[in-house]
Amino acid sequence: MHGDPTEFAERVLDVVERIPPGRVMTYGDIAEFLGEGGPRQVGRVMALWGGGVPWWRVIRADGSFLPGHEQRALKHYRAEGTPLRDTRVDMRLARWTGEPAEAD
DNA sequence: AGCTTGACCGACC
DNA sequence: TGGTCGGCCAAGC
Repeated sequence: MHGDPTEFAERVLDVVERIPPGRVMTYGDIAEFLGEGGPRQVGRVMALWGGGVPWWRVIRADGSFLPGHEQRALKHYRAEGTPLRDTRVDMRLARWTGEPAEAD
């Protein structure tokens, strides 16, 4: 097959749209969830077509905000009640692997 | 075909 | 907390 990058991109964007408010996924988590590509491929998709999805819910594994969009991201986190830890997202609490809502 | 770049990741110090 | 390093995989030149 051709391997249209847009098909992979659509899958990535679909997953991102399913991330519940107040939760986040890492680039690597998304790649692992899809079972294809890698963190860098997911990153490429977000860089090119991430403007139409909740991009602030996709962050690096260390919980740091997207460089260059820190203010905008922080605004969303505060509005969604995303667990924060100083200048980062508290991955221990906010990380979402794609499983159905856990009974917290 | 070789080298560089990128919204990455984990290990290590 | 932060910097470096090697590994990672696709795209561009």
